[in-house]
Amino acid sequence: MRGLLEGPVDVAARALLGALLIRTDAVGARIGRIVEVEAYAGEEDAASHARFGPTRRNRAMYGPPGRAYVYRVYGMHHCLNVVTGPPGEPSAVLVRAVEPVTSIDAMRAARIAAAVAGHRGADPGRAVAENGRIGRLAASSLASGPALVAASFSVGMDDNGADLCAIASPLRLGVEPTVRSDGGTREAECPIVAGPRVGVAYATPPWDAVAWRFWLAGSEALSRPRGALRSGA
DNA sequence: CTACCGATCCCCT
DNA sequence: GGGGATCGGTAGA
Repeated sequence: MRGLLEGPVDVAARALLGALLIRTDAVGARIGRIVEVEAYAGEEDAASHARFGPTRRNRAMYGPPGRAYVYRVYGMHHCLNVVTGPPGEPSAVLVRAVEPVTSIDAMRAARIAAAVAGHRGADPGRAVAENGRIGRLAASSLASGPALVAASFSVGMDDNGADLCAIASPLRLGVEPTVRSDGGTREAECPIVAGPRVGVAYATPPWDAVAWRFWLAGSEALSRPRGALRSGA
């Protein structure tokens, strides 16, 4: 897996589709399948957090490939990236959506915990409300967005810089068998589709429109379109 | 179905 | 002091 992450970031992003995201902690072991990602290149990418050079926040992006780059967004959510490229080159892949595979209940519990923690003040009714709302969600919707992936897998700033390719890591990547029991391949049933990245209107051309968002066609766990464009899915 | 809005806070140019 | 690699609720067509 780490070898696949050393090359160009768009190639690494495609390689991460279908890979497993694995969390092992007290809440419960969880496994999901990555179905949607976005590639962010180096300092030349006007949409990347590295566009102004190294800062405190983006430090992990400059590290070796296979590490996690976690950041907080909008004051309340977290997003998980997989660092790619050689050390010193700040490219990364944002994990935008994951299809739950095992331990759906643990993912729900993590979602509820994140939702409650994200709100100010102790409100007893909040936990009850979130429990009911999230309990009703379809499994395919639990991690269908970058902040939802982080919440479902209990990803926080503690995971920033963690090695996602170490077998002993509590948060890591895995590879799913590509050959099914009937002899077919998963690639054959899930072609990759490319489209523009989401939420990067602040970037200057051509970086605001480059088709570096990749997803597995037909997946039910893809992120929901907000306001604008959606194609091919 | 689409569109807008508020929440919330750390980071930075 | 401005704004964001988001989400969920609400209003209206």
